[in-house]
Formats: sequence, structure tokens, C-alpha cells
Amino acid sequence: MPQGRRGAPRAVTIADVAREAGVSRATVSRAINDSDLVTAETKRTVQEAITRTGFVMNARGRALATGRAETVGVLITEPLDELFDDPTYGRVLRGVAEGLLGSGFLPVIIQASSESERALALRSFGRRSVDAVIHLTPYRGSDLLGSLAGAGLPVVLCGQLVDSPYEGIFSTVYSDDVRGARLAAQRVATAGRHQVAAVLGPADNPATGDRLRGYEEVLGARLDPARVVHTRWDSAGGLTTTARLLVAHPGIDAILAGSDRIALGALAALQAAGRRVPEDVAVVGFDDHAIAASASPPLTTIAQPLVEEGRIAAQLALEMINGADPRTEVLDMRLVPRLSA
Amino acid sequence: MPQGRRGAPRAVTIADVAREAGVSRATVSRAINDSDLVTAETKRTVQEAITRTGFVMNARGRALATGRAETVGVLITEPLDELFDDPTYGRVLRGVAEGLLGSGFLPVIIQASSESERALALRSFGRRSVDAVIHLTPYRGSDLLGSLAGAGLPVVLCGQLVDSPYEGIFSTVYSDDVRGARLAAQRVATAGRHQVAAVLGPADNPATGDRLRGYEEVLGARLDPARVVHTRWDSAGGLTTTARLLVAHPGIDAILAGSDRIALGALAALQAAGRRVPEDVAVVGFDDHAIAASASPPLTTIAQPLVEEGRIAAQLALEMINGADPRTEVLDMRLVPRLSA
DNA sequence: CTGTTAGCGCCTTCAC
DNA sequence: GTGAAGGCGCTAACAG
Repeated sequence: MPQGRRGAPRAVTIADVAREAGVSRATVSRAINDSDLVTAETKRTVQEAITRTGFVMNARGRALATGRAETVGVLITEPLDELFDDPTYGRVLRGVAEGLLGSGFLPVIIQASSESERALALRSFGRRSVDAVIHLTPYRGSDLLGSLAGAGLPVVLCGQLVDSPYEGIFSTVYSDDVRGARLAAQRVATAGRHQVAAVLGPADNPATGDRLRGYEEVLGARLDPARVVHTRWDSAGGLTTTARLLVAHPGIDAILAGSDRIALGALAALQAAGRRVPEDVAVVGFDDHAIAASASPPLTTIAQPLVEEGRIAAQLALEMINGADPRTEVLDMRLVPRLSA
Repeated sequence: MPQGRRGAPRAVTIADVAREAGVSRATVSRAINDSDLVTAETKRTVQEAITRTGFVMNARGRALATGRAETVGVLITEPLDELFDDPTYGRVLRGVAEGLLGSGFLPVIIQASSESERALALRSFGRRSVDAVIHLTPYRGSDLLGSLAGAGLPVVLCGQLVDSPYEGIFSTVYSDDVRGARLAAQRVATAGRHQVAAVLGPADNPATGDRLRGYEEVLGARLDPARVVHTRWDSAGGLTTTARLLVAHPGIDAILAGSDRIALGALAALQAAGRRVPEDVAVVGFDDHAIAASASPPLTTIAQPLVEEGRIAAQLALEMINGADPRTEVLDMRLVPRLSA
């Protein structure tokens, strides 16, 4: 019964239910919230009145009374259409949804790519439209983080921030890039490779530095700084950069790529140069992107536990909503061995 | 000043501002909402008190008083990884955001791919957490639509529903698949193609039927029913299906594909069969997906005005929130001529 | 133009 | 266990 889609004939409230059930509004409220101050008997009476009247709890009244909207905002600051070939966020989001399930809190995704959208989102946070914010794409530099801190509501960052300038203010969850990079480096080290190269992502990205550090820790002199280069995250960058690298350093026998897409480009460059993978040159990617498994040869790579990251972000958000102090969770990455190394 | 991230020392309310400014709460409220019942002078006084106290409007109180949360839910029932896979939704979302800009309403994306998430979303709609819902992926059959109708709040559907069973209840915006298909068909007809084939998407998808109808209207006998086949939306489906089709009907001189991804598969199949495009066989895609422009040869295709679709959906939602009756807007598709036909 | 007075729908002490 | 009463923060109708 699509009752009154216009004119909204005045919604059913707990007062109506109370009248119908012959009890007070307080009792209805208690029954709804399953308080054990109410007889099972009374609860049933109320329940019947609810179905008879078609009562649905109004979230606004409840939010005002309880002080919580029972929603968690998931903030995405990158344009959605630019993320289309990056399943990362989808996975994290799935984790957030799972982590919130059963808590009574609903995740609402808030996209704020433009400056005006960001301002809108911030205003809405300040106004307490949501009880907490999970920020999927935190970046240093951005003044957004400062504004979020000023908004004075619980915030969880997905991703590591260099120097942790907001430690003690925001909760953080991230996968340890240094340790992930160590796994990649160990793979080529135990395979006896000695002339290792690194084709990293942009130098200003925090993950890049961490990954390089992990490589260096394990490989030492096997990773000559001359063979460490930076490029864009995509495969075109990996292709041209690797091609140049092979000319300058023909003896390279392993390539640690900053991302799977870069690795894909590297594979193409190696093939063009007539090198066999992994016989002549081993290649290790990063991310376990969908393209890694279907590359030829299938790409050995490092997987981040994205879904778990989201799940833990949700958990941290709920904790802070309940008054806990912010804290940081670091997750482990995992080597996914395939054929390329 | 990251003031009190815990313990929330009691937020500043209009009462505090009123006291500070030496006016009544009502006046503060009016000043905030820029009512012209307030002197510019008084407004300034209030404004100063606001900055001095650091007041931020509480959305919950306002929502309860006004009866609107000033948010529009954007419902996505497909798994988000597909959202990020398919730029379609991203574009529509961008349009929604644009259409809502300046209205004071904030779009919140609600993902409901699993059954439990759907139930959660519906409950939240019933409770009036949002003022309207824009449903990006409506499908007949789904009982979700019935539940939405029962939730009794304004709903806008993005996409055509066969037989419009909810006409007069939901607003709808869609691009006319029939007319789009006619454009594709005319392209190959004027090019003098006589043995046209159609490699469509799944038969149970409403768009599929419409597109076929458009093709038939224009091509008549040139599109022999024997050369009309169905497959999945992706390129693998296009590849195998087209390959089979070419064996059964070697004389085919044009292929109308149900999507650009299907078209991409068709291109591969044609190349494998040694046919040149467009000399031997013309190919027209559908959607103007990003891959269309970079295909070889670049794909002639049909573009849906996705951003505008979103913008109009937002507009329809706002209209209905303000009491207007639901209505339907049909947008025009556009031929994007490239080299494949 | 501004202040006073009621609510919006729910939850929560405080009595009984 | 249940009811009565007050309040969450804001807006709106009614006086002045």
C-alpha cells in the first residue's frame, strides 16, 4: 500500500502506538529497544500495536534524543570515475560494511572530489550528520585533515600518513608497506638475483618511500641506487621507464615494481627487449590487482588485506564513537607467489 | 583547535549564541537562515556571536524541526567493485552531485548488494534518514521496488522499467534505448550494409529488448532474426559469440553490438577471422565506454548522456521532496562517429 | 522586526 | 514493571 506519497498524512508515532496498546509512550520506547524493564507480555502487546498501526521509528527523533545518528560516513576524496580501474576502494568498502553489520550503524559513502563538495561534506560532519568518519584516501598536505580534526568527531584514516602528525587525534589502519616490500625483496634474494632494480611509483607518495626502504633493508648492495627509478602508477609509465632502465643497466636480473600496473608495463618492456621472465629477469609486482593473475607470466606480487582493513576501520570507528581513544592498527601484507619471480 | 575529541564538553547551541548576542533563540535561527525578517544590523551581531562561540548548527535538531534531513540517498544495488569497474555509475553520480549542488541537500551513497544490506537500507529509508532516494540500478522483478514504494518517500529511478509498473509512484529518468539503437542502425544502413547482425546483451535485460526494437525498426529485412544473438555484457562474450556467428553467417557486413565491451570482443573475433573493419564489416558499439575511443579501430558508438541523467534525477528528487508529483524524463542518445562504422 | 511559546519524535531520569 | 514529565536543538506560529 503506497500510502500517501504526497501530503504525508502525518506519520505514526510512538504516541499512536501507546494509545493503541493502552500503555505509555515510555513503555513503547522501552519495548522497541528491548529493555528488560518490560514484561515479555507487554512487549508482545506493544509489538501487536506496532504492526496494527504500521509504526516505523523516525530516525530524526531518535537521533536528537540519543545524540547519535547511527551512521558512519565513508569519505572518498578522489573522483569516482577515475577510480574505475582500481578495485581497491570497493574492497575496503566491503570490509567497512561487514564491520558495521550488526552494530546498527549504517555506512554512508560521501564523495568529495571537488573543493565545493569537500566543503559541503565538512559542513555536514561539523553538524553531526554522521557519528564518525572513515577517510579512505587520506593525504598529507591536504588541509582537509586539519578541518576534519577541527570537526571534532571520531575519524579513522585508511592508510599511513608519514610522520603521523595526527597521532592521538585520528585512528589509523594500514598495511605495512615496509614489511610488504621486504617480502618482495626476499623473494628475489633467495632466488639468487644480484642485480636488482626498483621501478617505483611517484616519489611524493608515502607508500613509495616505505617500499623502497623495505627493498633496501633486505637487498643492501644488490639494489644499486642507480637502478632505482620513479614513474607513474600505470603500465605506460612502467613500460617506458623499464625500457630506459634496461638500456642503461643491461645486467639487471630482477625488477621490483611499485604496482602491478607498473609491473605489467615492465613485462612488456622485457618482452620487447627479448628477455625471458622469470628465467632472465624476475619481476615482482605490488597490490595483487586483478590484472596480476592474468598477466603472462602470472605476476608474483604482494597483497594487502583490503577487506580486513575496512573491517578494522569500522571497528575503530565504533570504538571511538563509544568514547575510546584513537589508536593505530597495522596489518600484514602477504606474498602471492606466481610465475614471474 | 581540535577541541575535546572525547567527553564532548556539551556542544554550543543557538541558546548560547542567543545569550552571547543578547537576542532570542528565534532571532538567531532566523539570522542563520538568512530570513529577511531580520535587520542586517542584527544579523551581524548574531554572526559575531556565532564566530565568538564557535557555534555549528546541529543537523539532528534541525532535521527534527523541519521534517527533512537535507540528504538524498543514492542507492546502488550492485557490488561496489562493479561500480568502480564501470564508469557508468561514476558519471551518473557526478551528475547527481552537480544537480544537488546549491540545493542544500547532500547526496549520500548507499550500497546494498547483499540481502542484509538491502534490508538495512530499506529500514533506514522507512525511518526517514534521507528525504528521497535515487535508485541507480532498478530492476523489474526485484521486490526491492515494491518495498521502496511502501517506504512512502520520494523515489527516482535511473533507467527504464518495462511496462512502467510504478508510473505515478516513482519518478524516472532514462535515455531512450530505442532511439539510440535507431541511430546505430541508421549508421550502417546509410553505409549500404545489407547483412546486418546484432550481438546483444542478456535477453532478460530491459535495455536489450529496446535496442533490438530500434535496430529492427530501421533495418527491417536487412537484420535477419537468425543473425540476432545474445551474450554477456563483457568482451569475452562478444568474442566467442561473434566467432560462432561468423561461421554460421559468413556474409555478415555489419555488427551492432549491445555494449562497447561486446563490440571489443567482436573486433577481436573479426580480426581473428581475417575481416577488416570497417571495410569488410562495420561495427557499432553502445555506451561510449572509455575503451571505445582507444579501440583499434576506434569504435563508433552510441553515447548516453549519463551526467545529465544524474543531474535530472537530482532535480526530480528535489521536486518530489517539495511535493511535486512523480514524472518521467526521457533523454536523447547521441551517435559518436569514429572509424569502425 | 523581535520575543514568547509550542512543538518535531524519541529517550530517560524520577517517582510510583 | 510502568507512567509522568522534561529535554535533545532547532523552527514556526503567534503576539507584540
